[in-house]
Parts: sequence; C-alpha cells; structure tokens
Amino acid sequence: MTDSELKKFKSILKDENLKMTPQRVEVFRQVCDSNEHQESEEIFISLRKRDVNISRATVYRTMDILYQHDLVQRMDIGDGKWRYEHWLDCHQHDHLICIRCGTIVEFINTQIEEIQNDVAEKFDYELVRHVHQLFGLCKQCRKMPVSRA
Amino acid sequence: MTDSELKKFKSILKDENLKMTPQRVEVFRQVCDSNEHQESEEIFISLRKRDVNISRATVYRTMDILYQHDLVQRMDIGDGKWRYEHWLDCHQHDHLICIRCGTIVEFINTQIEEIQNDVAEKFDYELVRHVHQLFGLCKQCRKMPVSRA
DNA sequence: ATTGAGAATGAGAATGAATCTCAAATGAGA
DNA sequence: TCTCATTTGAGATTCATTCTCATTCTCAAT
Repeated sequence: MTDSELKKFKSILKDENLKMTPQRVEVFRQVCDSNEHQESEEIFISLRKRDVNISRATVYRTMDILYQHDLVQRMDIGDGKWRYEHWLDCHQHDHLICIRCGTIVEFINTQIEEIQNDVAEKFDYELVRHVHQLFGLCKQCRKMPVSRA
Repeated sequence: MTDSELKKFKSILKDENLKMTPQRVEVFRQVCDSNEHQESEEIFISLRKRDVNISRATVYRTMDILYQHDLVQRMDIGDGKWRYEHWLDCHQHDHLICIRCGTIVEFINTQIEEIQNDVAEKFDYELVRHVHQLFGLCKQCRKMPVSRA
C-alpha cells in the first residue's frame, strides 16, 4: 500500500463521512498488497494471520465500500463467491480462467472493447460495464492426467 | 415442446439409465416452451401454477441433468442465481442486460468469437467456454426517472 | 486533553439459493 | 403382475453473505 493509495482511501472516507478505523485500513492494505484475485474469506484469514483483530462482517462491509468507490474490482466466476483485486490506477482488463487449476490470467483487447460499444449502440443500450471471461485449460493442466479420486 | 425435442430428451434419459417421470418431462416442457431466461424458482412456480406436482429439489435435480446434457444453457449475471434458457438447435450467443429492469437481449458477434480464440491461443489456453455479458441501461430505462422509494 | 454523539465493530443469528437425506412412491424390465 | 433400483418430496443442511444489536471507538467541538 503506497502513501498515495492510503491518501486516496482516506479522502474517500472523509468525503463519505465514514470513519478511519484500523480494520478498514488493514483490509485496504491486504487488497493493495496482493496481486491475487482474493475471496472475502481469504482476506479475512490473511488478516487474522497477521494478528489483525477483525470480524467477517467488517471484511464484507469494507469490501463493499471499496467496491462502491472503485478502489477494487470484483468478479464472479460462477462459484457463488466474489473475488476482489485492487483497482487503483488500473486499466480495464478481462480474464482467462483455467477450469482445472483456477489460475487467472488478465488480458486486454481494445478491439473487443470497440465491438462491445458497437453492439450496445445497435441495441440502444447505454453500456455501463461488462463481464468477459474465457474458461479453458492452461498449458500445465492440459498435460496433466485427469485424477480419478 | 416439439416431438423431436421430447424424443431427444427421452433418448438421453435412456442412454443414462435415468427414468422417464412426469416431473422430468414437465420441467423440460417448461424450459422448451419459454423464451425467457428463467430461474429455478420461476420454473418451480410456473409448474405449480400448472398443477404439476413437483418439489424444488426435483426442479434443481432435473435442471442439472438438462444442463449436463446440453439441453439447456445456464447463465449467472452475478446475483447468485442460475438462469436457464433452452438450447436445442441453438446457436452460441451472448447477453446484453439492463441493470435497471433486468431485460436480457441476446447478441451474436462472430468477430468477437475469433478474437477470443486468438487471445486463448496467445496465452496457451485451450478454450472451453466463455461468458460475455454487457450491462447497461436500455432505452426505456434511460428515459425513466430514478425512483426514490 | 476531554467529551459526547453517532458511527463502527464483533459475535452470532438470519437469509436465500442450492444440495443433501431418507422414507415412501414409482418406473420399467422380467 | 412382480420386483427392485431409481426417483421423489419434505424438510434439514450447507455456505456465502447480510443483518442485528449491544458494546466500543472515532473525531469534531470544546
């Protein structure tokens, strides 16, 4: 977590009349300092391991604040859990997900962005956001035999 | 539900050593005869209204059979519920979703399909499936004032 | 530095979609 | 028709997330 990231977070809390609390700062730190796509539970576990006194409820509540203010991006890969990634000075990107090992790779394609705009315009929708996920088998997983538990 | 659709379903049940039951047929009929993107609960309610004696558990179990055998397509728009649409003799398509009224429009874009293949190849993933959803405001909703309940 | 009003927290209860359990009912081959 | 493995229904269970509310804490005003 850089100084400017913390500054940004503080200014958002102030603007929204929300209070600075150690729990909120630690949740934000955990998100900033990881490049993973973390679930709320993982964030909770990581903080507890770092001896941060926090509850699940506060993690959920804080992630919501971060999401509402575009400090994090969240994604749902269809397993019923939100995954979060930091989003400060971040460029739009989409995801390529291995259906076996769960590895997530980010990709950017401006051509797709343009086509999306065309599609939205054609149907007279004002585009707000999009979800684009490619599911497949990564190189390693293609080589591995399927386990027969 | 056409005869050929029913035939296809029966043959799949037979192949899998699953029994033909009125409940299974009625669930399949409900899916075939609607062009909506229905949730399991909606399917359950519709069947009960038609005086079909069925339980939620059976709806869920049957949707799973239909999905596993490509008789339905399912989608998750991030609200924690699966939505199903019939998928017999159906072409791949993606969705444009109004974030206010929930209207779902289907679109097809072969150019995007091609780019997706390129992206997967570039990262050495074997593409299995994809999710592409555009969220926005439809024409009607753009005109409507935001309700302040 | 102290205070106080209102916001934030934690622990556990509640929610809701989906899945599981198991006794009773049913389909379909013999 | 008989038989028996399969299927069903009702309700319990699971699991991520949200809610509740008594207690604790933050921070602006003193």
